[in-house]
Amino acid sequence: MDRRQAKTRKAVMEAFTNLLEHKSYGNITVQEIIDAADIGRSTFYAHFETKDDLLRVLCEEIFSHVFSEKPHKEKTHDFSSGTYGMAEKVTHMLYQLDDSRSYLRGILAGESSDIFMRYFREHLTEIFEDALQKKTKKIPRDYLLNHATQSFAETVRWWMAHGKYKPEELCTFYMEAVPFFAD
Amino acid sequence: MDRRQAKTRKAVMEAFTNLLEHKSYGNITVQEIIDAADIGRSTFYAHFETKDDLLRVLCEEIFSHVFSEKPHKEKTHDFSSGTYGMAEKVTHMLYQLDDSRSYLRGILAGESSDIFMRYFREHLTEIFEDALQKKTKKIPRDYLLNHATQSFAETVRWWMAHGKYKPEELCTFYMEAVPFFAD
DNA sequence: CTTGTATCGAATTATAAGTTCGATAACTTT
DNA sequence: AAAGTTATCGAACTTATAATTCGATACAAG
Repeated sequence: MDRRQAKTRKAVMEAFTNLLEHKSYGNITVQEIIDAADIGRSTFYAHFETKDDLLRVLCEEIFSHVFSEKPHKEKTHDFSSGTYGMAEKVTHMLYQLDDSRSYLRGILAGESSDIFMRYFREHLTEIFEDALQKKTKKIPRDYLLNHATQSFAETVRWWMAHGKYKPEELCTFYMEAVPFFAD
Repeated sequence: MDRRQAKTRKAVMEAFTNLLEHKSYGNITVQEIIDAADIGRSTFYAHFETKDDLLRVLCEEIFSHVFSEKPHKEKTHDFSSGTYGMAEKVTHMLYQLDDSRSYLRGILAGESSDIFMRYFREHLTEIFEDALQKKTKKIPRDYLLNHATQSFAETVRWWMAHGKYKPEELCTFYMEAVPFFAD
């Protein structure tokens, strides 16, 4: 890839995530991103179709870490054993999300958290489909899957807005609140 | 109240809810509301500070029904006994929400459902605070309250978007999924 | 060196929100 | 019924921001 393109792209992403640390997505204008990245207006639009497109790209970047299989260096867990239960998977995702904490707060604050949450849940649905109990007594599987993914996404939002807990703690909260996973 | 004001207000609310049956809140312009209500532009702004203010007013109207104490005429339950458990309260709310189904779909579809959901959860929090179990083993009460309200709001959103279930059925799903209420 | 591609940025277009104000019509009070 | 008050109308205006255009310039790669 052209060095210039890479440079521009990096500048935009850095400017964007920096801005997200101080204000919410909806209150950031394209002009601010352009100024912070120190690039020309048309250059921005040569890289990203719209402002929402930029957010989508950032989300995908975050997700590529969050849903990556390669183990993150957790302090208290050893995941090199090979078989992951749901608790381990959840903890892994939470560790990855913690790394993006500084700008996730800005994405999840206020109105436009919906954009992130929608993408997030799309990805989560794939993962959670297999993990849910096969037999659900009185509840449609459809409803339960929606409930489990939505609750996890909301757990993350709550975590980002509130005092700091460790990923392992959050995992416990979530697994207690949504006890519908197969062993 | 001045007949003219009442007329205008009614026209706006009807135009707005009608539009919400066909498209989502974010895609409705003030101009469309004005045209549909057949009123002057400045008249709209004499009644509502902003477009979001109009949505807020509509939400408050819906909530005043949903959270009303007066029993709705449910088909299968007799609520005249006096003591309501959580299941009864939940079913009652679901019946009231069902009445607003036609335009709730438009409010809850797409991006800006957040505005409704935020108001909704504020009201729900008050109600759910008392109903939750006093002792929660491993989970902060704060997290659990957030989980319970969010899950209820999300249950309603899911309901509005999916095939029709009866309020009693939805209540069962919710109580199964979030079993943290005191008896 | 030459050719293609990226960048710059000022000017422009598009869209929608919200404001202003004078004229007119509908209510209210005396 | 006349006088006074308030609501409505609506066109024109302001403001805000997103997104497009395009010619000039700078950089990269064969």
